[in-house]
Amino acid sequence: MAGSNAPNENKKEKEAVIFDAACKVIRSKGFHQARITDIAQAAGISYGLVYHYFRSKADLFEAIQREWWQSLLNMMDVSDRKSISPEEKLADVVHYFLDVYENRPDMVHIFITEISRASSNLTPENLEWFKIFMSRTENIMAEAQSGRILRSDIRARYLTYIFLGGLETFLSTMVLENQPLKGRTQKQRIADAILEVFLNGARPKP
Amino acid sequence: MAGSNAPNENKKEKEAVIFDAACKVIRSKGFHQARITDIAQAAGISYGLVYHYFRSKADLFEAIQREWWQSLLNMMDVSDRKSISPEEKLADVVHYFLDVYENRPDMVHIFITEISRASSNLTPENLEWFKIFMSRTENIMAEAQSGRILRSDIRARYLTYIFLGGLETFLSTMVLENQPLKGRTQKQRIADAILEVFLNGARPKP
Amino acid sequence: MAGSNAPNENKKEKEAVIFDAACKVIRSKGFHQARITDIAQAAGISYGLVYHYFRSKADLFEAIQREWWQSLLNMMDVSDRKSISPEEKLADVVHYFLDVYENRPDMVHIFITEISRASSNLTPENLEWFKIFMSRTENIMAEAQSGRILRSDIRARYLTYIFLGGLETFLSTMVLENQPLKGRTQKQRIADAILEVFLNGARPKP
Amino acid sequence: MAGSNAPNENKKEKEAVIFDAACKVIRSKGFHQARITDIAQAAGISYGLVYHYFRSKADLFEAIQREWWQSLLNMMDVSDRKSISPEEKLADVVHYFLDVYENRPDMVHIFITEISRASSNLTPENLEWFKIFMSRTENIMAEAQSGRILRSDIRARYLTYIFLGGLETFLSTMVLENQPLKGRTQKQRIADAILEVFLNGARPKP
DNA sequence: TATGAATGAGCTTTCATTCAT
DNA sequence: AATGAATGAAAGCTCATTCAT
Repeated sequence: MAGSNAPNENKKEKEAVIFDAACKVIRSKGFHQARITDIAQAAGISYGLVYHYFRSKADLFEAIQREWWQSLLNMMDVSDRKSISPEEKLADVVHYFLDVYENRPDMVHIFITEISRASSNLTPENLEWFKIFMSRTENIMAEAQSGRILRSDIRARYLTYIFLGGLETFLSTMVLENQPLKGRTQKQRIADAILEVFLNGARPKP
Repeated sequence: MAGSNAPNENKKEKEAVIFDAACKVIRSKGFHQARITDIAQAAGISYGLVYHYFRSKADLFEAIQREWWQSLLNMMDVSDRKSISPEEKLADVVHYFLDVYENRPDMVHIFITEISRASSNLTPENLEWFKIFMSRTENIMAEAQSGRILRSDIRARYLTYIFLGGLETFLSTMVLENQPLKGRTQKQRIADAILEVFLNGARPKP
Repeated sequence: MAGSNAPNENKKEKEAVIFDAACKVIRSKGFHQARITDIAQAAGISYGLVYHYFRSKADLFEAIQREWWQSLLNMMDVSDRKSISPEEKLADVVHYFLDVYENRPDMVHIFITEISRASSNLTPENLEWFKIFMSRTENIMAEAQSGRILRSDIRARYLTYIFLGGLETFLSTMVLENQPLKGRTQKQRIADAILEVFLNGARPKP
Repeated sequence: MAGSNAPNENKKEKEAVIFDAACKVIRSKGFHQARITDIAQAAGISYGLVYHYFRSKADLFEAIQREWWQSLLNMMDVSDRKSISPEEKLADVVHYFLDVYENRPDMVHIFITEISRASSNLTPENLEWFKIFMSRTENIMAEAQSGRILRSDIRARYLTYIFLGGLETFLSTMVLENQPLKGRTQKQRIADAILEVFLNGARPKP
């Protein structure tokens, strides 16, 4: 066994260092304002070295986006495979976002400010991920409508907007005000508020 | 008769032309990527002239933000003075956003992508406006809680997030997918969906 | 008689207003930093009007230089025609500069900072005036050497430099420190110091 | 052996190349007219590189001024430490200027046209250097007055003006007419003329 | 005469990217 | 792997000058 210093492993590690530094800088300055110099400085390396690991600044940003979407959709795959109820699937989504916010707040910040909104960053690839995520959430809504858990006189797509909107605005405000998530209890309370209001609000009329 | 060509009026008109051109360009490229050249071209003037009407690019962007916030808060003033119920006040907010989206979609787009989210654009002045808007919406929520229209076991601030979040995500998606608002009916349906789910979802338990 | 408002007189007056305003602005910012807008503002007119009276910014500056040199050389003509002694001619030069400094300090300032030194302003025409002035002063020196008033073992040209240098540095310091000339007595004292040191220092050995 | 190509040395060398190129360009066009492009071209590098070594155009100009004043005041320190007579100290000043003119005529040119006169370039720092230089020269004059070498009925400050004025006008004319200093003899002759006329002219009456 | 809107060349500065070492 | 010197395209802003009114 080559040990933890195998060349390939080193490479991955350094790549991760640059990746994290990039997230940190992009979070505070926005993608277009983040300079390679800033990222290199944050990573503690020379700026020339960034180009050994990433083809270009755009490439680095694409890697961040890809990482975000793959991780999110992977969670939805797992959630699907557990073949749980629609309510639990929605709860999984909410908890996933809150967990990532707790562990990698930069990623959520970038998603909120640079990926989910800024249309100037909308590469065709990114838009594709976006649509997939929306349509998978819409599927959960449709499933819930079939099971009479959610009212059917509002389009599944509209319900999707309302649900993700509440979640996003919560995150957005925490992100903009730099609020840390204080422990399990607060996370649970927020998750409950979002889920309860939505499920309650969209419950079919008896 | 002074006619419609009084010099001052001309000046205001040209300023508006540049303002609108700037909105259009900022909408499609984002603020930092919008070049003065683009704006001038969109306005059909030479770029030097932009500086006749606006001190700098930042000044132009500030003017757009100021216009947005003043118009929004003005609507809330009017809504307040009508001394209507909290539900009607929330309906006013929803309809205001949908109306602006119908008439000046660029403004809503910029609000969604550049003002409400991008923290790198957060001037202290802008943050101030933001807080005022949030706190005025929170007041409506508190008022509704007092009147037993909304449940009181969720903080007024959380209710604010959930409400504005749904609205924003609707707009955001329409904005990102360039969906036009097709007439009064669709606008009403969307408004109803947002309001009903929210009011229903946050109604006090009997 | 048309009175003081004859059109031509008006034109001359306005021209003089612009001229003086230009001197004031050029004095404080230097020629290249002086903007037409500044000059127009100082003159209390619109900037477009400057171009009715002067072909261009360079033209305006040339007018100022011409005015300076013509006035100076005119004084030397008068001094020559009085057929006075070389000492008196040198005294005339010193007093002329001090008088102009008292009445039109801007002109002296511009001469010191923009005309006599800055080689980047040296138009061929300006250089011509300069040489004429130098050579006429040199003539006075030569005349004084012939009359055994000044020593002959130092070239007349060198004496010219030393003489004008002392005068210029006096003016330069007053100009840079914005010292006003306080009355006849101070003017006389300065003139005496310059003249005495020079004449004494350059007196032939007995 | 590290050799002459140690990285730090290279850096200093390149910085010096840019510095000299800047002097050359500023000399011929004046500071405000000197473009970064000109300087880069004169230095044989791309203009982007200028910003690698100097923060800005103003920074580059400040470096030139600092170099000038530090070198000049350093000479005066050395001259003081030799504890020589006031006459010799004045001679040191004159020879210093003539030496620099011989070896680095650009520096003298810039001093004459851009530093010593142009009030639009007068940064507070520059003004401070200026005052120090003036007051140290004045000290020499006062010392000479105490020792009965110079007359005391003219203020030491006035004597300073007259002395530096002669020197400056010499240099100024050589500079403006691009006269090269032709060897030791001419330098000595000029120095003698300046010193002799001044010391003679300002000698106390017997 | 008088105004100031309009133009665009020209300049400084930034920064992604390349490449020699 | 790693550095940072070097390049130059690109963008913001200024301001002399023109011209319609």
